[in-house]
Amino acid sequence: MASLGELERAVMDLLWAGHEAATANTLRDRLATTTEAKGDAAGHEGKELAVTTVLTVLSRLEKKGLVERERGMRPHRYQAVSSREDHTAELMHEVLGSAPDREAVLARFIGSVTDSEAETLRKLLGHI
Amino acid sequence: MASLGELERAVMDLLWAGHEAATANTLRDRLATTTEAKGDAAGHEGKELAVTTVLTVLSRLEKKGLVERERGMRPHRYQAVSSREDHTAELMHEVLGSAPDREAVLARFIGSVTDSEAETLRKLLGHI
DNA sequence: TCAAAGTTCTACGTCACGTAGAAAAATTGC
DNA sequence: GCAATTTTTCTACGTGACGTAGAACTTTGA
Repeated sequence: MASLGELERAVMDLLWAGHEAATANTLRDRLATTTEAKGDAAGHEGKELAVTTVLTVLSRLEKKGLVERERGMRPHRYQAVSSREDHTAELMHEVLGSAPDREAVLARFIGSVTDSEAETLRKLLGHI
Repeated sequence: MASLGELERAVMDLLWAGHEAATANTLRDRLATTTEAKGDAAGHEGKELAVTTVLTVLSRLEKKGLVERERGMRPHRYQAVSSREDHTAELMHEVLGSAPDREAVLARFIGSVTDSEAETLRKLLGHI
C-alpha cells in the first residue's frame, strides 16, 4: 500500500526537493517547470495542470500518509511527512520483509552494490 | 514496472516455494489449498479458481518477465525466472535507485536493520 | 457584502488486475 | 481416424487506482 502514480511521484519529488511546506498553486507552477525539461527537446512548454488536479493528488497523498497539511493558514500548506531518504529506506525494508529468508535476500542485495556503497555500509555497520 | 497483484503474488509464491516447474492445473489446486489457511477460521474450503484464471495470470507474469514456460510439453510447465531472493534483492535495488542520494538512504536503511541482519551484512561485506 | 481565491465533491477516461466463458488447438482413448 | 477430453488463446467484464478537472461550496480581502 505504498505505490505512487506518475503525478503523485512528481509531487512528492517537489515536496522532498525544496522541503519547506508549499501550497497547491506553488506546486502546480513548479510542476509545469519541471515537466518542461522532460518534454521532447523542442520547448514543449510545460503544461499547467488545473489546481484542482494538484489538490486531488495532494489529498490522496495525505490519505496515504505521505503528506500532511497545515489547515490553519488559508492557502493550506503541504509538506512531506518524512524525508525522501526515510521513505525510501522504509520501502526497502518493506520489500526486504516480503521474503521469508531475509538474510538470503541481503546476500544477493550486497552482491550487486557499488563499491562506494559497500564502503558506506561498512562504515555504518562499524559503529552500531 | 514490477508490482504484483494479490493473485499474481500468490502464484509467484507457489512457484518460488516448490521451485520445480508446475502446470496451471497444479497451481490452481495448490492455490485452493493455500487459500484455505487464510480463510476465516471455520473450514472455509479454499475455493478453486477456473484454470483459465490461473493461465491468464501466468501469461501476465510471463509478459512481466517473472515467469517462463516450457512450450514443448503439452500441459505447459511454468517456473519462476529468478529465485525469490534474487527478485527481492533486485526490487530493493530498484527502490534504492529511485532516490538521488543512495548513500543517505542506505544510512537510514541500516539504522533499522535487526542485529542478526547487521551481522550478516558485516560478514558479507568482508572484514574491516 | 461581493468578487476573488481556495477547497471540497463529483465524475470521467484509462489502465492494471481478478475472474472466467467461448472458441480454437492439441491429446487421448477407442 | 474420430469423438471426447484437455489445454491454450481470445475476448470481456467488474473494480479500484490514478490523472484530470469542472461544479459547487467556503473563506478572505476590500
